[in-house]
Amino acid sequence: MKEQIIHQKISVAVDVLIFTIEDEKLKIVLAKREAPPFEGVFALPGVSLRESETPEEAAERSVLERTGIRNIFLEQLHTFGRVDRDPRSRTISIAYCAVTSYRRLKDSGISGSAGLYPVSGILSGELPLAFDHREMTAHGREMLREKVNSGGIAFEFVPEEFTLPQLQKVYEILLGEKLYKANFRKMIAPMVEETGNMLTGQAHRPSRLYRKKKGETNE
Amino acid sequence: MKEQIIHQKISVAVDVLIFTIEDEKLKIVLAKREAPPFEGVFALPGVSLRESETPEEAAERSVLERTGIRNIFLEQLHTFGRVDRDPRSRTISIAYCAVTSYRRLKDSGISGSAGLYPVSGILSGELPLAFDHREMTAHGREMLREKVNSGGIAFEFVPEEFTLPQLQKVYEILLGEKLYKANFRKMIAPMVEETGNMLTGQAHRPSRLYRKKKGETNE
DNA sequence: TCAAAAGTGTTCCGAATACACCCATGA
DNA sequence: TCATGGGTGTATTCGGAACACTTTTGA
Repeated sequence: MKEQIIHQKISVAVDVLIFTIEDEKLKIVLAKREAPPFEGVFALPGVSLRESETPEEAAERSVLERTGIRNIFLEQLHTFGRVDRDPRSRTISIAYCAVTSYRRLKDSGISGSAGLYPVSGILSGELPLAFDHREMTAHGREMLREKVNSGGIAFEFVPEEFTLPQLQKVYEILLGEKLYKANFRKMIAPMVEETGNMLTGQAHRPSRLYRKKKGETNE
Repeated sequence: MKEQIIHQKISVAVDVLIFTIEDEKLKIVLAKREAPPFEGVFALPGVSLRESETPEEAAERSVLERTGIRNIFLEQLHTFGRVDRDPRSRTISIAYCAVTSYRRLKDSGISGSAGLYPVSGILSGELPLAFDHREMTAHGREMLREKVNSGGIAFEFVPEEFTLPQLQKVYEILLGEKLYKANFRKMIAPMVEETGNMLTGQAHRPSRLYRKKKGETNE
């Protein structure tokens, strides 16, 4: 009852939104395109899906190429398939969200042409992107917001050891609102444990360092 | 810096989980495969993505073919891309969730070979499915559970006009737990409005009929 | 000694939980 | 008239919102 498996002329791409927080702003990794279409326009890191790899592996490869980072937090976002999204040929793109701490991104070193750009500028249209990458960014932004509370995605933005004020900042940036210190701490308490270390060198009382308590899902 | 756009030998399929509730059980539409691979095994309704259509349009087409239903509630679930998921050739599948009331499904008439089967039997392994369709079903089931509370997916399971006890049953089936009548009604009240009609003919007090109040997102 | 930010205890309020009861129908 | 499930008011509990306060450092 089904059509024959005639070979489709559809290409499959994998694009990755690599989120991080720098300078108290949510940013993503972009690279300027060096060839048409959209030559000179910023675009998300992406690769063409190989026959021998899964979409997730392709996403890892894309992250590795651009940032040198392995074992990054990665989650499938959505598959985008507008017919005219790529002017060259019919191409669908499986988009992934990745998250890393700014420290790790800086240590690995972003490869040459790539850089970090604020998400707000992309969504406002101030910084135009190639293809439907702005739409992808909007979806990714939304996914982060949803996952802050359920599932501790916030931990992916901070290093192994972090202070509670740092973590609270992450929540505030992702949610877009100021939180009450005392309440935030009560909420986060069951998910973290002290490392015993302190973060000194600030012009005020030092803060304790924590790590993510593993084993339990939240709540 | 990027590889040429050599043509990939990757096929793109679109599979749909058509959920409904019959006989107080969550069920989905399956059809027995009539050709290898997995000949004689049940599988989700699916189509091959055409060059000229979006994945969503393909999903709509798939639903229409199998059930005759148009304008069904449809949401992209996940893209599955295990390298060996299809023994014939490298194929990725964009999976969609659809939901409809049993009444509508019955009225449209499921086409010949297709039928309704309980999700529980699939997840338990009692009813084996072709390809990775069991994994898809598990994902879809999870998505429903998540969307019951945020975003009123429950309304998609009932007809235009429904009683609150009916709607409560949907919640209970999706969540897998019994709810308190009075509390459920308080929770649901801002989302519904009375139609003025009553459902009679039951061996007890008739229940009022409601419709989904539109305009507002939940909460 | 003072500014600045870390860190904590306590009150307040509203929403979810739980319970108790009344109502309308068919048989 | 009674069993059955529809429908509603009220007490209780729990968690988040909000506030007030103490602590510890560098300058």
